[in-house]
Parts: sequence; C-alpha cells; structure tokens
Amino acid sequence: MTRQPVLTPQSEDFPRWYQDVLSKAELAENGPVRGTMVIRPYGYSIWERMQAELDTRIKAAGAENAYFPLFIPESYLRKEAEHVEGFAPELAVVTRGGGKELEEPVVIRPTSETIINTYFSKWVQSYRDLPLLVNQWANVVRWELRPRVFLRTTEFLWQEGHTCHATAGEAHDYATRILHDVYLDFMVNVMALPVLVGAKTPSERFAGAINTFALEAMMRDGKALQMGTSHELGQNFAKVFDTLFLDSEGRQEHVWQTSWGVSTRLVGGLIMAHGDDRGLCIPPRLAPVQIVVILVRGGGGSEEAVAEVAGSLRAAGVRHRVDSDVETSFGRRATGWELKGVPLRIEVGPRDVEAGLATIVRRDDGTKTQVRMGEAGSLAVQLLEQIQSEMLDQARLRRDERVADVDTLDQVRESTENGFARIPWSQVGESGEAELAEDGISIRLLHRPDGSLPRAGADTELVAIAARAY
RNA sequence: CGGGACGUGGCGCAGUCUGGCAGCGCACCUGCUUUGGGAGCAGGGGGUCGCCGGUUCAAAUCCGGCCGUCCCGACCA
Repeated sequence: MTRQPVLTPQSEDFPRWYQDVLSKAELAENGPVRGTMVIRPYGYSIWERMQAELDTRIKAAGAENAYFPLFIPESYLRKEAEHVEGFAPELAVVTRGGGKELEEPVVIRPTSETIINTYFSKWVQSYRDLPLLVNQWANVVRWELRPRVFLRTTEFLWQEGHTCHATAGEAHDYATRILHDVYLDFMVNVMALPVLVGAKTPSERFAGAINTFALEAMMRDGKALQMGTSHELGQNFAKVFDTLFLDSEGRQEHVWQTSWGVSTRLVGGLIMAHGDDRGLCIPPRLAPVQIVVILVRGGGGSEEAVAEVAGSLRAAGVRHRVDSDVETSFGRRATGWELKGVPLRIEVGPRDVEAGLATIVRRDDGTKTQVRMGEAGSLAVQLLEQIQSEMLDQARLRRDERVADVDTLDQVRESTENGFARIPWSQVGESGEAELAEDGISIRLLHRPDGSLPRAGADTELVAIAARAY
C-alpha cells in the first residue's frame, strides 16, 4: 500500500492537473452544450459558502437583493453604444418562442445594466430616493470561444450590484467601498488570497464604464486571474435610460452609477491558487466541511470515541462530517478527503482509543499530531484559525517570489513567463500595452506604488502590473 | 473563425497502417479474506466502435461527407 500519485502533478501539466482536480474532487464537469458546466454538489457547496460570506458583506454595505429577468429586449442593449459594441460578440439571442418567430429578438442577459436601469428610471424621482443600492444573484450568458470550467464558461453564476448616487464622488466612493469592504475583505480574510487591487487601463475597462477597479490573484502557475470588478459607470447609462432625479434645489440631474460583480470563477481561483498535487486545499473559513472525523476501523470503543469528538465539534459550531465508512479502505478515504481539500482530519481507531489519543492531520502542510482524545475537538477548532492565517501567509510568499520589479518591456516579457511584472506605467503606456498584448501579456491593473488605488487625474507615478492571464 | 490532435463500455486507452469473434486498466456488481495512506483473490454485468453514406462475401479498420471534443492564436467575471 504505497502512495500513488492521484493527480497529474502541477509541474508536469498544470491545465491537466486542474481538470483532474475538478473530476477527482467531484466539483464540476462539462455540460452537453459547449461552454456550459454542471456544478456537482460538493462544488456547489463551495459556491454556497462564497455566496453566504459575500451576501453578508453586500448587505452590510447597504445593498438589498432583488431579481430582474433573464430575457432582455435586444433594443435595450443597443441604447448604450459602447455597451452593445462590447457585448455583441458574446450574446445569445432568442428569436423564437411559443413556436413562433418573435417580433423583437430577446437576448439572454450577459449582464443587467440595461434592464435594471429601465426600472431604476421609474423608481428614482428625487434625491430622497438616493442612494439606490441593489444586488442580484443570477446566472448570465456570454458566448465563449474558449471555455474552461469555472474560469470562463458560457453560462456562469454571479452576483451583480447596481447602484445610483446623487454625485460622482458618492458613486466613486461606493465603487471603492465594495472593492475593499466586500471583495478584498472576502478574498483576503476568507479565501486567504493576497489579491492586488487597482484600476483597469482604458482598453480593459468594462463596456460602458468610465472607470473599472479590479482584484487580481496569482495562480500557482504564475498566471493572473481577475477575481472581481467594481465599475464607475458615470452617467452613461443614466443618460440613455433617463434615470433622473430632482436635487434639493429642484434641478433635474442624471444619477451617477456603479456596478460590480464576482462569479463562479472564484471557485476556479480557489482551486488554482491553493491547490497542490494532492488536490484542492480550502481555507477553513471558506470550507463547506472544515473538519472530517474518520473512524479508521470499528471496535474497541472507536465508534463511541468518534461520536464524542463529533459532539464537541457540533457544540463548537464547526462544519464537520463523520466518515464511518469502514467498508472502504482507510487509505482511499484519507486520499478522498485530501482531494476535497478539507482543512483538518481527525483520525480515531481502536489503537487511538487504547492510547487515549487521536490523530489530527492538517491538509495544508500534511503535519500529523497526536493529541489527548478528550481535547481533540477543541484543539482542532483552535487549529482552524491558525491554518487560515498560515495559508494566507504561504500564498503571499508564493506570490511575492514571483513578482518582479522591472523597467523595460523585454523584462516584462521575461518575468511574466512565470509570474507578475511590476513596471512604471510611464514605461509602458497604451502603445506598450498593445505591444505586450501581441505576446499574450496584459496590463492587469494600475495602482500607486504603495498598492493603493489611483486617484482620478492626480497620479503621475502609477505602477502597472503585467501578467499572462486566464 | 484560422492552425494541430483526437472521437472505441462511466473514465483512461490499445486495436485502424496490413479489413476476418470488440479488447485492456480503473470504476461498478456478488462472494470470501481484508482495513492505521487509493487492499487481495475468485466470479460477473455493461459498448449500434461519434453520425450518415459508399466499397466489400465481410468495415472500429478502407473511401466520401457531416458532427463533436481538446490544445494553440483574436474577446471576457
């Protein structure tokens, strides 16, 4: 009984490793229509945890959930010129319904700015109606040419927030508040990912936005993944949808808007940022199952000991599972829980019971500890927080090793082979950006030298983060 | 949409060149022995060989067409 490699090693073929994890950890698989995915129960439970954590933060930022239709009249999309131009290539359009040709084709939402603004314009009359802060959890469709499960699928699940404000400054502040208090906080403190924040270059901006902020994470192969965006829409949509309000002095003004979203792509980011050759590795605060208690084999009071440990976990409010499937060999079960990335495993068998000990095994670094049986539950719970912070530290170390400070485009090309390049934006510019794009390298974001967001118009020394991206 | 590869039980593949009973590993089912890092033995079930047409006594194999998937280039959360 020797340990065999279960997955294609990351170093051998990273995309293949990713596919192996999706399959072996029972996360997701391809749907019958190209670009669609079936999210399996375990994969979906991870998304549900993400939703729960994000939803709490979104509500804390004052937004309320609502729901708008999947079908959008094609004419709505056309109203905002940049918007329709940006999305036209990836629209799915319904032309028949009820067995008849439709009078006006209906698009399946690629995002909901247009339909939501149609209603915002009815709901907003006065400055007293502002700010209007709405979020929706939904699926959207963007026809993809090269789909990859979770990372880029034709249909995906997300949340999209849409807000109206009385002034440009308020809209700006809210877009950055969402970026920091909802997205950055969630990614750093729950997903244990040290993401970079910044503004997108004009060419990478959302279609119809005046400014796009983004969060970028580094995957274990050194490539970048955009984990979320928050846009300042200015008055672009307000003007074409006549979203107007009367200010306190009786003047009619267009509202200033934001929109912001994160999607099931986050699951792909989780896999590729924390996963290793043993499979998925989920930080405890996110994990749908934080601790699994394994009955190694029955007899000798093992069942009772397992029940006792599980009882203490339940009392502590820990998300846990008991694995008493002794019909399946221990090795297979241990490997299976590792593949699924459960942060901690507590092993209990007759041998442990006899010694009055239990074995605690960490998923992130593989260390095993023998502890007194009666303390196993409480010690494990304490370990969860330690693992959480150490996973963030490790991810930060891995990233920092692969971020290079450079001065020339050639150096950018070299260091983005396996990581990020940080270069003064003045050395790149829009021409340099186009040049790099030909080699598959993009400017992921711009920020100030200390990593904070650019200030509109006021910054002369912005730093560009360049990388190859998913 | 251009360039390359590939479609054979649930998954991964061999067989195709040189036409002749559709195979292997994993998974699955039954039984026994096992169980502290993917257990062993024995028995068993499951495939219109991507689709359509052609050649032939005979096609997974040869020919034509179509469909689909994956990888590499132009878009995105």
